[in-house]
Amino acid sequence: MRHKISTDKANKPEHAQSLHDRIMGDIQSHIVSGRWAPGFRIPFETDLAAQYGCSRMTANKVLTQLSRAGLLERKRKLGTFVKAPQAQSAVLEIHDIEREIKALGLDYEFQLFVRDVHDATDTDMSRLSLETPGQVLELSCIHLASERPFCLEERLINLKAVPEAQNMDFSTEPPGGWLLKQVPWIEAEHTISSVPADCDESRHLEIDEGAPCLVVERRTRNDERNVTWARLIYPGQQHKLVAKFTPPIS
Amino acid sequence: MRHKISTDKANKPEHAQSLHDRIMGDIQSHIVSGRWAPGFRIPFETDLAAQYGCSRMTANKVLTQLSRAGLLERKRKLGTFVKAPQAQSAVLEIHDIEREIKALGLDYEFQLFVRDVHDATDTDMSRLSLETPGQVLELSCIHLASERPFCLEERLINLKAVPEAQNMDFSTEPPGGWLLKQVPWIEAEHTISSVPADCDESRHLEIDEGAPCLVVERRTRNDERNVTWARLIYPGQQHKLVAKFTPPIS
DNA sequence: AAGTGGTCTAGACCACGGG
DNA sequence: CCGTGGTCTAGACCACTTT
Repeated sequence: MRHKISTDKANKPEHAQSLHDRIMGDIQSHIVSGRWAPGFRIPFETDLAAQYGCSRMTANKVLTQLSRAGLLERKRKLGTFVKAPQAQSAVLEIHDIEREIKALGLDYEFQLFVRDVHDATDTDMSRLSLETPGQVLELSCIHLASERPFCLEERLINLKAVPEAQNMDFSTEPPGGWLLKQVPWIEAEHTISSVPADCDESRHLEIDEGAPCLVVERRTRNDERNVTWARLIYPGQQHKLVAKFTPPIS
Repeated sequence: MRHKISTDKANKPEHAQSLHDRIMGDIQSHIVSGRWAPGFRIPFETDLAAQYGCSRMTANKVLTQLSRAGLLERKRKLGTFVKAPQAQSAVLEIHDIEREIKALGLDYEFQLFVRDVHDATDTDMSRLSLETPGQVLELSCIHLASERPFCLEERLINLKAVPEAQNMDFSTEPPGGWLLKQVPWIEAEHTISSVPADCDESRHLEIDEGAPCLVVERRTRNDERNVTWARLIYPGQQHKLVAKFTPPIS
């Protein structure tokens, strides 16, 4: 805060990262971890500047970048707010199947087959990329579009990461949407392949056994914690995944 | 460049966009259009500042953001360079099939079946999203990994967008890699589905007719021009698409 | 009217790397 | 060494929106 000429800025030529990066990282961490939920009003530029002992410009650069990146939304006179999660992130978004179906003008319904809490098996641990044992919630359900099968879902939820899930019965609310609300910002890895429907799958999806299905497997991480694993099976020829791809700009 | 207090900066309260955005847009446009090819050394901060009549800070902010976005690479003392295209853009990248196969430790080879220049048919125009007629180059080839079929490719190239393609015979170089070099920065739309192999496909891919295949259809645009359409057919159970997904940060 | 973000400046100092 | 990027500042003025 002092005026200077020949001064104190770079007194730490050590491995310290820049102030910019520190502020940026702190804010991201607050958002990604959920401590600052969507809609939360984060500190004003001036407050951040005071808090970190930097000029307003430095805080402003961070907030500007984060708002261009879509994490924040800024409104004059009101402040800066955590933005809603990756809505339609234009990439290979986390499908909100309910919204997807409704966007097609169809009725949405879903049915839960399996809901079971148990200690993670080896398979569960590998699917969730867990290193230490723990309890998981296993779910199996089907999504229906106007009473026709749309997508079969198998899911594992790491109860260590999302303990609240244990109290949900998911008989009326599908797990995908609920999880998005609980854990807004995430990192995901999708694996897409094409397989023939097995006996169970063909029955549930009302297609022939052996018919091509699109399988999306997804691992989800939040703040370095594995949250959930899902396997979504779509009747192959009825469903297409669309992914857009633009140079990273603003 | 004048010193001021009570001054000329905001003399254009008009709808003019900010200087920052203008510089940013200009640079992006140079890169996306290919006028500044990968590796090109763009003007120094100080030169840009002089050219646009702004302070070095303003130019710096633009270059910093573009380098965080991955479009530019900056090296002290050397300058700022246009970065190589979206290498492994971690999303659903433009697959460079040759590199993909070599990364698996397999030999890469490819065979061209069809090479034909003709006026765009209705199908061609719809695949390329063309509005006006024109000539297209149609290709059909197969990619082999250690002499085993890996992926079947059908492709259309809009000769109005890439006239140089007419002189290429693509008997030794696959079109995908060549196009990436010609048209580095692009916008793409992928559609992924799962279909049963038809007669031709099963023969070329050496799988059973009706076996599930992963089909990736891609439309590619550059600078608002439709460049190419491709349909890649993978034997479904042998191939998986992986897409990562991180919150947009730096 | 007051408070917030939006933009810009003219400098300053440092770190790094090629010559 | 010296030129480049990397970071930061203390202020300035504007535009917008709520009160």
